[in-house]
Amino acid sequence: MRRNSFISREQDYGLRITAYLAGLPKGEFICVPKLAEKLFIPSKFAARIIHKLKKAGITGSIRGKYGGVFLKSEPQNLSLYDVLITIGFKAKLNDCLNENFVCELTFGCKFHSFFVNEEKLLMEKLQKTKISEFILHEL
Amino acid sequence: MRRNSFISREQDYGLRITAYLAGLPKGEFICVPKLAEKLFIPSKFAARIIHKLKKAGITGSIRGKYGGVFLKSEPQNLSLYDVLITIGFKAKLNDCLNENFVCELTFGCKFHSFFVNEEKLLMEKLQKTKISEFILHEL
DNA sequence: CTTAATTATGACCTTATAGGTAATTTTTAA
DNA sequence: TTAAAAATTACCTATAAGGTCATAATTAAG
Repeated sequence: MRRNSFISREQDYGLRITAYLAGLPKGEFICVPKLAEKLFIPSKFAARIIHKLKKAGITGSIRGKYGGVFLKSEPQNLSLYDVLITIGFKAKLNDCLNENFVCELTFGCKFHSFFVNEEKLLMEKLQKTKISEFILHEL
Repeated sequence: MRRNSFISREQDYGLRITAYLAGLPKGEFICVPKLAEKLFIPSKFAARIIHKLKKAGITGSIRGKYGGVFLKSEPQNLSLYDVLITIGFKAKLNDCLNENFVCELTFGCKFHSFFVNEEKLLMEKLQKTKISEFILHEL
């Protein structure tokens, strides 16, 4: 199913995963298939997301049998923005905010600066907001 | 070219069009091909957008030869939100804000309310901001 | 009354990408 | 040696964005 939202399913899953891992007791870890099941994420898809988080140093892993993954960053220092960017977040409020965009409206389009401002507000909020505020605990 | 932004090209064009029409002297109108050229919008695409705006009562038109289109709403009462919605704006910050979305995370996901709040802030801003602030004048 | 220019309207086309799957390799505990 | 896990890469597919095309209806002007 193809959806249309500012953050993608994959990025949302990235948030879920980090929020869940942040709730594990220090030193504990969990294998990806279990994690995926608990968070209702297709297992292989979860593996790919975890891999991106690992490359960014957000999660760590223990390989081999009885291995698993855990959160490496401190939840109170890990922002939503950090996670989203790691999972490829590039969405802009308007296409004219993209770097390669060339606007033909030479005669004073004021929409651009409006969207620049709104986007800035949103990004600052995503940076200020930390995963520690969203820890997922099982029942 | 497929892009990824919160508002689509079509919706951005809708904003351009209303902002331009808002700058025409009272009583004047312009034909779609000319309008499209001035705003760098493919002519047929512009026609379709104009049609949507007309159905919503935002623009009016004069049919037949030497006809054209004009803004019917008062620019200071016409919000960005009004225009965007007319051009099919449905984007959500996160898919979990969509009506038909069923969240499997029964154990207290706090991301939902975070995105609800941010989206509300953004929508309120779009409603408060009027086309009159963005009038496009030619050089 | 014919022509040309315009709006009105709906069907259609193309391409990028989100979202997910599959397969294989490497690692390690038991 | 085996089983279960992470690592990695290639591949598949449905769909929406972005745009085109075709045709009908309308109207001013010669």
